[in-house]
Amino acid sequence: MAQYSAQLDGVFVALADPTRRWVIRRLGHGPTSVGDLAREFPMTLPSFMKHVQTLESNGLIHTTKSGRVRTCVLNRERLAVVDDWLAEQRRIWEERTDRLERLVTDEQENQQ
Amino acid sequence: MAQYSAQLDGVFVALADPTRRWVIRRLGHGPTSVGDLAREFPMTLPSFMKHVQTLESNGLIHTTKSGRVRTCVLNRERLAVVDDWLAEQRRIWEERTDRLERLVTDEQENQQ
DNA sequence: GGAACACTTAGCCTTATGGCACAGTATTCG
DNA sequence: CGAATACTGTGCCATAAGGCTAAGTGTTCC
Repeated sequence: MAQYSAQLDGVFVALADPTRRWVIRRLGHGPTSVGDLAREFPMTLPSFMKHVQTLESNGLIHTTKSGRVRTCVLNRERLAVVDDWLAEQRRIWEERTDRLERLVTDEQENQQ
Repeated sequence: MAQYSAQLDGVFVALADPTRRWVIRRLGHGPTSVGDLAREFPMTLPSFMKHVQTLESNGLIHTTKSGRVRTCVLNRERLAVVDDWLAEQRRIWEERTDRLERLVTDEQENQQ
């Protein structure tokens, strides 16, 4: 659970920044070099690189360097942890809803 | 888009903290008072209140005060923005996959 | 009324975050 | 070889985040 939570934490922290979400969106269209990505954002390259590093260290993207160009690729699978978390939430809600429904049913039976 | 992004930003920022995610999970089981929630976390009440406020200001929970007790309720609908964002990502990926498939198909046709 | 309770407000502190400029390294091109 | 390119590394800065203590405020209970 602690480990799971740590993974989740990194992914959510990575997604908390609009620049980084935009990079993920952008990479959804296909692999792109750091330079090409950076040109779309109003910030310097070193600043942008920090975001790239955050995304990579949290497993949301993968990068490779060929010559002097570093190319970023989206790691789609990683976003599954968000899906899983949402699914778990829903499971909890539904359990509760079921309990409440049973409660109502039991009360009705008691009234008969 | 800017407005949408701002909403999204708040929700992801709120979810980036493990304490806050835990509160959401906890509230999935039903409404709970601030005090009852706080007792489950290794931090002081004022510190914990900040998290409650963050969650409320970003629309993830709703609170009401009755007497001296403030009760927190989960706002399930709010998490839909995360769902929507994930769905949009998938849409982008699928568009790309479709394009790649067409490309392969066209090449095969050209070879004939 | 007074004590206990459940927050709430205020102010402080430390660390993390996100930005910058500037200098350096490694490739590529003419 | 030398210039341009594409990062990369370093160090600095301002603000925000997340924690604390201490001192309120308003309710409830005896």
